[in-house]
Formats: sequence, structure tokens, C-alpha cells
Amino acid sequence: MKTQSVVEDYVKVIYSHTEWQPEPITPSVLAARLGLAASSVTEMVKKLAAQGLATHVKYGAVTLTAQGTELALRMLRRHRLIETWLVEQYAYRWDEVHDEAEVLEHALSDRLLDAIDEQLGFPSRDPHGDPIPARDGTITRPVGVLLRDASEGSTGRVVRISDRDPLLLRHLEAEGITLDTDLTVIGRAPFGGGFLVRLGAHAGDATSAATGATPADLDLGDQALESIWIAAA
Amino acid sequence: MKTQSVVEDYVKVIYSHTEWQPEPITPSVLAARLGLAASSVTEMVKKLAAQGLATHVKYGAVTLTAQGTELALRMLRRHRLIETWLVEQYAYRWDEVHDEAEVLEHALSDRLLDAIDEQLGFPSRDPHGDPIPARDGTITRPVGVLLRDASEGSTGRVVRISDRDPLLLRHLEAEGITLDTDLTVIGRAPFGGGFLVRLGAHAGDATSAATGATPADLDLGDQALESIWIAAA
DNA sequence: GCTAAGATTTCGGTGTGCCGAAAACTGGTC
DNA sequence: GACCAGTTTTCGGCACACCGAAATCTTAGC
Ligand SMILES: [Mn+2]
Ligand SMILES: [Mn+2]
Ligand SMILES: [Mn+2]
Ligand SMILES: [Mn+2]
Repeated sequence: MKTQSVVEDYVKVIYSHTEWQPEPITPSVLAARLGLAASSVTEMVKKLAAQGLATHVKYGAVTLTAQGTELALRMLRRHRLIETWLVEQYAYRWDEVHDEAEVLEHALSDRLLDAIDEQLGFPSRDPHGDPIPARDGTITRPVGVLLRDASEGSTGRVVRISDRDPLLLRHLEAEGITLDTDLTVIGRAPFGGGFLVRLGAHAGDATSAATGATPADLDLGDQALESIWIAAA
Repeated sequence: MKTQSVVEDYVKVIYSHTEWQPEPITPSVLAARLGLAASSVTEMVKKLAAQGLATHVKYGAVTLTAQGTELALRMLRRHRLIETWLVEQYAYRWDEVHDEAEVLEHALSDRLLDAIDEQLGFPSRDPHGDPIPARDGTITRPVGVLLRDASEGSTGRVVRISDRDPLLLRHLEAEGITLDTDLTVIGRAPFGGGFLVRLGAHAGDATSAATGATPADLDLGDQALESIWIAAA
């Protein structure tokens, strides 16, 4: 029986939930991510379990089986390759690729996908820094910490930005933050002030927000802090 | 209400039936082309009519309204642009593109389609010689006659080959017949013999099958005669 | 332990597109 | 004008994926 695109989406969301954080997904979160009613999700999860793609603790979390993980990685590979391809070949901006990829990932044949992979030179990450699983299902997560958790004064390079919100992506690009941007964490301004970062690597001359902040420093909002991952430059 | 891909397929088949031949399609033929039961088609045609895409003479033919024709041309543009793109960009052979296009035509966004159109230099025909409707719905049918109806001794250039049967396409390519191939109609060999053509333009030295056939002449089967269109070279 | 808020599941129901069988219709033949 | 073969339509039913409302379960707070 052919895997329908609905199943592909469920499995992809279930997998993605644990990609940057360890807690398995619950039915209500799954429903929210898919834009469906909780009752619909319960039913579908039952079918996933019946197909051997997921296991489900009743009244609890949903996890993927090895088979489900395999399918999820295939879909992630498709999604991310397509996003990369749209940017490289068709001048899409990084905030414009997600929706198109969301549709195309279910439609391209393996053959076409392989041809695209080759055309792109077998890329290892997508426009948002997410790793592209290899054809054999291998995936290498970039090391990095969430900007929110970065220590004050540290310097790092942006290795991943969540592509969930296109508006945030456009904003960050306008501010000069994209993949591989070096930045220095100034820290949180006192008395409930914003979280400041400085573009470029300034290891050594970085100072705390209390003393060394300059007007040129960027004040990032909470959403950005939860969306940007950095690694030692 | 978004047009579903099922509707798009119905409308495309209805239109295509009158593209090279004037009789409107009947429910049974429509069912055969779509691989569905006649009863399913009756129901769906009713819905097409309700949506203003088709008109249906009860117990009779199905025809498209202006609106239905517009949708059909949009879909044909998609299908044929995609076929062309697969051949030009991804080294598909002309007998391999149809199935992939059949899926992708429902999935690509208008934006991506336009980008592809531009990348290809706004092609006017697909790998099988079918005209690609312009964005405004304009379509220019190539002039040409079915090879079956070509007069003996005439010379012509292949302007269109039906892409319905991949095996025929491969066969013809192996025999040296593709788009723009010049050929001379020798004619039907006597006593129920095959239909002979000679590669290249040999206006003047063409002779009837009875007298001038040579071993090198190609003997085309009935299916080919019904699938190849030629025009004066 | 009890309770209640919140999450999850169950249940009845919907829309879409499909099917086979049976009924209704058509067009040609005599 | 009656008949018949083939076509088309009607009809009851199914699979899929979804929904809201009601019932059930979990768990955190007391
Ligand atoms: Mn994405
Ligand atoms: Mn991405
Ligand atoms: Mn085709
Ligand atoms: Mn074609």
C-alpha cells in the first residue's frame, strides 16, 4: 500500500519535534503543528501504529519506530533538498521556500530528487542550516547551542535558524543575520532590557551589556533567541 | 474553493480529446482515459457542470465551458512545460516525462512554473511537439496531418508524436524518428503489407511502394500511423 | 486521597471520490 | 413500431481524513 502524503506529514512532524529537543511529541502539540483537531490526530496516530510507523502510549506521547524514523528522514531529505534547490536554482529567498517545499516533497519522484541532488553538488544542509539526510538515512546534526542559552561574552557563528516563521527570517536577514554570520553575545541588558548581540567576531573585546553595549548592537526579541543556534566560530 | 487535482485531470482529458479531432468526448471514453468506472465519471461530470466548468448533454457528450477550457489550458501549459523542463534540465528521455509531469502539474506553484518557463526561454512546444499554451491561454496548434492520412509520395517533417505510449516513443527514437525528422511517405505495400516511410526528404525520387521500396525503408505499424503528425517540410 | 483542569479518546457524523449492480435510456435493425 | 446491444445513470455502499461534542483519563494542587 502506497504511503499517502498525510502519513508523510505526520511522521515528519513527529520526528522534527525531537530534532532539537528531547521530549517526544504529544497528540495536542501534533494537532497544533498540523493544524488539525486533536480527535483527528488520535485516530491517525492509531493508524500509524497499525502500520508500524509509530508507537503510542495511551494518553501519552507519540514516538516513531525505526521504520517511522526512516520515512521521516526520507521526507526531511526531500523537504530540505527542495528548499535548497529553490534557493540555488530559482532565486527563492530563504523565507519563501518552506511552503513550496511542503507541497513538492510529496510529489517529486526519487529519480528527479536524485537528479536535483546531483545538480546541487550533494549539499549537506538547507538554507536554514538544517542538515539534509543522506540517501541512506544518515544525518549529522550540526553542533550548536540555542542563542538564548549562549553565555554572555561568547562569540559564535550562526549554524541554524528555525524556518518556522518567514517574517522572522526576513527580519533577521535585513538585520544582517543569516547562516554563517559571526556574532558576539553581549548579553541581556539590565532591568528587563533586550538581548544584545554584535555582528562579527570580537572575542576578547566583548563586554557585558551593563558596561559595553553600543548603539550599533542588535536587540533581538525572544522569538529570535529561540530560533537561532550558534557554534564556536 | 480551491480546484482539486481530480477536477484538473478531468478537464484536461476532456480538452485533450478534441485537440486533434473534433468529436467531443463521451462518458465512457472519459472513464477509460481516467481509468475509472463509468458511474464515477457520471457523478463527477455532474459536479463539473455545477461548477460551471463543463456542460453535459444527458446520455451524451461532455464539453467544456469557456471557464473549463481556460482551466484545461492552464493545466496543459503546466504539463507540457514540465515535460520540456525534465528533458532540458534533468536529462529525461521523451518517453519518460509523462508520468512525472502528470503528478507535478498539480503541485508546482505558479511562481515556480514561471521561473521554469523563463529558464527554458519560454518554449512553444513540448518534447512531443504539443504546443505549450501561453500564460494568457493562447495556444497555436501546429499544422500537420496524421501520417495515416498523408498522401503517398509526399515528403514531410514530423511535427507531433502522441506521447500516450512510452514504448512507441522509444521504438520510434530507435528507428530514427523524433521531432523534426524529415521523412518521405512511400505508401502502403500491396496485399496488406505495411506502411513504408523513408527517412529524409527525397521529394521527387519518392516512388510507390509497389515499385520503389527498398529494404532500408521503415515499416511502421498502425499505432505509429495514428500517432505521428507531419507537415510539409 | 480528592478534586478539577486539561489532555486524550470515543463517538456519531461529514465531504470527497470512488465502486458494482441494477435501472433507464439511446440508436440501429428488422 | 418493437427489440436489443451498448451506453449512461441511479443507487447503495465504501475508504479516507477530517470535525465537534461528550466521555474518559491523567496529574498537579491541596
Ligand atoms: Mn522548511
Ligand atoms: Mn529548512
Ligand atoms: Mn504528456
Ligand atoms: Mn507531451
